[in-house]
Amino acid sequence: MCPMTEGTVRLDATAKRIIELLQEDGRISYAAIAKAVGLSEAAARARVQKLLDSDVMQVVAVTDPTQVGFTRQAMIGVRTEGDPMKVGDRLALVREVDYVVTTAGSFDLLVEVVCEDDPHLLDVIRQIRELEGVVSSETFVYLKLNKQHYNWGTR
Amino acid sequence: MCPMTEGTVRLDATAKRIIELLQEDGRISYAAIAKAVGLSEAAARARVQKLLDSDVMQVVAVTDPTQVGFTRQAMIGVRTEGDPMKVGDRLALVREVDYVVTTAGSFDLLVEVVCEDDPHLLDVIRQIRELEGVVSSETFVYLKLNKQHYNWGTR
DNA sequence: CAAAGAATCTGCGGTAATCGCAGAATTAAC
DNA sequence: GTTAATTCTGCGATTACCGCAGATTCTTTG
Repeated sequence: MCPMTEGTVRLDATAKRIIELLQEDGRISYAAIAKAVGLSEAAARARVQKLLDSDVMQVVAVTDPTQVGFTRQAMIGVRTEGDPMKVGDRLALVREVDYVVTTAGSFDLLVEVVCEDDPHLLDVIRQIRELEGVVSSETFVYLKLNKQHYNWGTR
Repeated sequence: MCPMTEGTVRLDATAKRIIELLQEDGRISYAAIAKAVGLSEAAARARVQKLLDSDVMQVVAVTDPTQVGFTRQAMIGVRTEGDPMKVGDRLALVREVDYVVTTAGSFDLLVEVVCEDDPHLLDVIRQIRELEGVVSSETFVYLKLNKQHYNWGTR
């Protein structure tokens, strides 16, 4: 439900290099990883598995939702009363919500939603505003996705 | 530089199912995909390759940046004058920027940045505000990542 | 410091997946 | 209806994956 939030794991240089390789190509073979980092194939495989098991990293397909039938995306800024984390965790349970962060600033939470069309988005917004602890919200409908990348390890 | 923005490709049910499988596990074997969608291994492999080549989908490792040495993340709302797309495309060139969307609402652009620390973030904000066409900006520093997922194909 | 314990690594054999290609089948274009 | 283009199947040859046994390194503890 909510991956990668618990205690920070210690990552050595090899682990970071492995992550970088998989950020460039999530389907690279274990053998290629092993050669690149100077380990045996079995060791490389074990390290990848450990990174996955500990939720430090996940390897997934990422798409532009508009190309897969979800034509309405939006970011919703939410102001809360009480504990923002609590509201955030509840928002995380909403199916259409794919991204929730607690922030400092004029919003307490930023929530990204993926919807099929405008009525669907409207319904999700209603759903969010009815949540206990939500004071107000502001919606930013996506017009164009200009950039999306995941390889900040490799710069 | 800027993937998945051009003309929408036609996706049939099989392509969608393949995407769903890879959203759950980016390292699933071609053989397993083939069995799941009822194609030969070679055909499944060709279709995955096509989806990757056409930038409909990318398979990548995704991490919580805070665990990999980038402790300061933020969303920056940007107001522009002139063509927001133009500014958005220029923002996409900034190294620390991993996500840019053009939006409707009180911001014209939403920009996510990944930084190593506060001074680094400060520098990136300065950099953004100096860009031609940027009128003002508002920064939302991330305190906690509550949810992050990529499998809206599978609901 | 020494010894026990835990974690991590290497090497390897059996199995399974990947790759590339030739030809068949299907779909699209005219 | 014919041509062209795309997509699929089948199948060797190659390569990668998996699990494990034993060696090595790192950590803990008396």
